Amino acid sequence: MSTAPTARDIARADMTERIKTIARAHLASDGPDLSLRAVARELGVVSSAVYRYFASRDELLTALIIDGYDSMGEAAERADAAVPRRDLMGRWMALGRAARAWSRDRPAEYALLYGTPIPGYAAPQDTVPSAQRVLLVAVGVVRDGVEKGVVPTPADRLPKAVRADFARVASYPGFEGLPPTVLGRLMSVWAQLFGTLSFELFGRYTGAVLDLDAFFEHELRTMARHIGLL
Amino acid sequence: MSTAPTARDIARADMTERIKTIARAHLASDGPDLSLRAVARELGVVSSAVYRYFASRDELLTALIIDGYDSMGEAAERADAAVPRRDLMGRWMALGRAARAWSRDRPAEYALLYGTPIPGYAAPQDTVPSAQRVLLVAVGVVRDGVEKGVVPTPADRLPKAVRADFARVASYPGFEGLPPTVLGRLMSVWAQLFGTLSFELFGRYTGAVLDLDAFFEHELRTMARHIGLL
DNA sequence: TGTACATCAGTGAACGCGCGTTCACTGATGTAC
DNA sequence: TGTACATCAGTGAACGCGCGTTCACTGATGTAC
Repeated sequence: MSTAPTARDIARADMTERIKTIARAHLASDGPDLSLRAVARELGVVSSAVYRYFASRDELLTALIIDGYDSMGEAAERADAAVPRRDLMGRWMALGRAARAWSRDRPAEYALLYGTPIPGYAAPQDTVPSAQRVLLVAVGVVRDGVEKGVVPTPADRLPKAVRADFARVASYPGFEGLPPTVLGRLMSVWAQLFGTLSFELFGRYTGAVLDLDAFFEHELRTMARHIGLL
Repeated sequence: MSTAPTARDIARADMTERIKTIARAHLASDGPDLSLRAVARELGVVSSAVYRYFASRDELLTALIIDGYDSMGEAAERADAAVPRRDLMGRWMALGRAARAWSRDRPAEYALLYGTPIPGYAAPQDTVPSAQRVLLVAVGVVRDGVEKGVVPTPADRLPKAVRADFARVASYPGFEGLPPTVLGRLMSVWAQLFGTLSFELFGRYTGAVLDLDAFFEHELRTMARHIGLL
């Protein structure tokens, strides 16, 4: 079964990539209402040809979404891996900066992942693992901190229902061993991180924050302090 | 000039409202790509008739956006006003809850205001005052706290550029007198608030947080603690 | 190694829709004398 | 109070576009014997 790829296989993989690349460019210029016909036009191919590669517009969107999550996740993973394991604060800052850099480089893809959901489109289950990758990098940093005794387990008073939710999440693969209060703080900070990114990318800081780089660094430190990394 | 409104004036105001109401319903069911023709159809009127009331689709969108900001702002103002002035924590919680309730009642409008910007549409300057209303409610609470000596001015170390930005914002009308470090904390918390709302409304907590009400209350308290209201 | 058949990529036409905006028009409402 | 004229709401047709998806087809590539 695993024979060498034929010329057709190679051409197919190549074409699939080209479709996605052009589609990404169209997301950037025309917004989230991706047009298959426009993609085909730019590919120099008749619109029905695209159906050899994606069964529908939604399937193409799903591929773009999964790619997007994986790409951001990988960027964060690489940033984290480049810092010595024990430098937890350095790892947190690196992953935050990576997430921001990735998003600023591809605002349209960021919007696809973290902005308004596309009406009538429901992301299938297979996007979930990719979507979790960035978060799992942060979980890794925090968990290392807890294990090494650097990150304290705060005595936050959690309402029963909230504690139960946190405890359940802390039993999911990749989250094991995170104390509920620590996980809770990470979740707060996570909303803050993407809230800040959305505010920046969607233009909510225009006129208020001029030095966005410095501001984001400051926000990242604030978040680190809240999780106990600083 | 300010004579009694004629029958025509009344009909015009009524029709304008009806257009906006139907448009809001369409935002909810079909997403942010509002169709003038669909609105006209539902109004039982030929599509060109809408142009008597709005010069273009963008102008209608702008009206919806301004209305949305005003509506959310007013909800927050009223919630705040219903709590005794000196109960700062109560006021904060009330405004947070009001923002969430408003958003959950009209997720499509929330997305219009805080989600992915519409491609090709640039919000004109006259949306700004309305957009600021919710935030100004929070600023009011925090400033009262500072004036009464209840909210401490933290000694956060701010990078020069960041401090300069905060100081400038603190000179804008409505923000006067907020110490830069306090404003900075409010801005952090603000991103967290809308990050949380977006996560909830855009479905990012599904499978993780079951009791969203309890979770949000907990988040609001976390934020209050960070601003020094608790 | 050569041939016959199956697989697959891409074509081109069509189906059945949708859209925003303009324009000349009719008929009703409002205003000035 | 009554009439003449101006304003405005809504019509209907048209312009010039766009879209996703299906289907029968040609011609090239791959596979089994």
